[in-house]
Amino acid sequence: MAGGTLPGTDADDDAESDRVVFHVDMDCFYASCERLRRPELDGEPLVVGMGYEAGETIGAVATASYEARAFGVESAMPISEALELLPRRANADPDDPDAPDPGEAGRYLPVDLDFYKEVAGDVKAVLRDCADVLREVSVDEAYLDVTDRTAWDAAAGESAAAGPAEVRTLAEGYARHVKERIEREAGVPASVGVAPNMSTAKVASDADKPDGLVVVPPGEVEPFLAPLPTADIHGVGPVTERTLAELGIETAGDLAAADPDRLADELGDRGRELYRRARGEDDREVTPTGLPKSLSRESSLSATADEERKRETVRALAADVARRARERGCLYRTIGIKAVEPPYEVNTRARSLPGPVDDPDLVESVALDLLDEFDGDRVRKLGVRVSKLDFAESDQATLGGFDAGGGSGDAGDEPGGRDRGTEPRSAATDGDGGKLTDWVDGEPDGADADGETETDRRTGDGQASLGDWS
DNA sequence: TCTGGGGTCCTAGGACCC
DNA sequence: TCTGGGGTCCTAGGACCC
Repeated sequence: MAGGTLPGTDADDDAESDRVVFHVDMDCFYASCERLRRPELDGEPLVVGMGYEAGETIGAVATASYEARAFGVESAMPISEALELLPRRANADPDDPDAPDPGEAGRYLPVDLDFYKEVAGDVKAVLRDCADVLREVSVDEAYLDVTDRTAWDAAAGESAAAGPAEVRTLAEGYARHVKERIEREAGVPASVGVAPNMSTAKVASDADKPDGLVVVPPGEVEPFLAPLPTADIHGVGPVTERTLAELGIETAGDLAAADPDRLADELGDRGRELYRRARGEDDREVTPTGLPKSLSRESSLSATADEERKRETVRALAADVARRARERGCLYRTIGIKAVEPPYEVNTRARSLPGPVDDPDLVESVALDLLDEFDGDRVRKLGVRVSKLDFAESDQATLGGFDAGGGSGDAGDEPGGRDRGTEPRSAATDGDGGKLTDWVDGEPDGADADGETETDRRTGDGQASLGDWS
């Protein structure tokens, strides 16, 4: 049909459109997890944030419950701002008639990713059981191909007299079943979108959050998408939204009616892709989650030009990235850093090695070497990344003859400490073996009923087994 | 909106090879 | 030796996603 410009390959079939794809999107997942273990938080405004340390203003909202959103708290908002918006029990003066009703007081909790992964494991078990193919996109989101488990046919007892839009399909019934199983077996709510392809299912799951179930049968894809703002299309961010607006394109319907060549002129291949998505054309298969392409870690600092502070941070980040790579049994061939200078200039540098390695010392020395370029510059954030990953064989071909500058032979190895020191790499001149204080400090549990400065552990150490959650 | 952390994919220019 | 073009790899940056 419509023999588009794409070499129809062999997928001209209408069978394509008979696929049934679910997009499952957990509702404010981190907050839901916290409520699972603290039922008393039910119904309260709740903010889960990361990177926040008492006294620091660095940090952002990871998830806000819907009650907190009602106060204007949004995801990615700086913690400090969110805390101001949120009435807090601790701050409420009981004698002040204007004080927030204690019943409406908000809570702030730090991210506890390990716990969320446990809950996600329960969700995943249900999904795996319900799908032919499962693709996990993140800890709280997945696509399911369920074509072989259900169909677009009307459910028994449905009469066509109700009009096509009203007829309940088998697919809808199955989606309801999946949704209820998640709630029952994992204890957290999800929204589900049902459509003949991935991009439409994604939009559908977003269309009626929280606790939503939106079904878009094959014939109704375009009319469903048409009235939505372009930003609702997966892949349209702030920049593209603005570009489109300048072209007079405000809705998915506008986008679907635009000239694809014009879009390609403005946006390159992405323009054509977005055009297709706006028309509900998406023949990507749901493929299982693959192995990661890179591993990284970064952390913010209050802008500093202090060399030792910067190097210390990079050393800690490098050690952590290398440890994670080893845990997952992967080699890497490229080592890179990121240095963000105020106000927000992102710089990346990377260096590729002759072959894949697993060599924490090398990660550190290359990272520090790359950092040298920013000598004297103030930075507000630093990151370390390994890429060109190779999971084939954890057998290492540590190449000799690769220099890189600083040795730093000892490094205050911390967890696991299995430093395979085999390499002759020169022991070094590094002077003080630094300790990695960066993410392990955190005071002994300031918690209390108020839950505010609960510096439990953050993404800490022992998380093996996050294996599959990419 | 003065931006946290962990990712993905795409593009463009340069080096290098044939 | 200044002139063609194609292919691949590498690096850096940008946009986007959750």
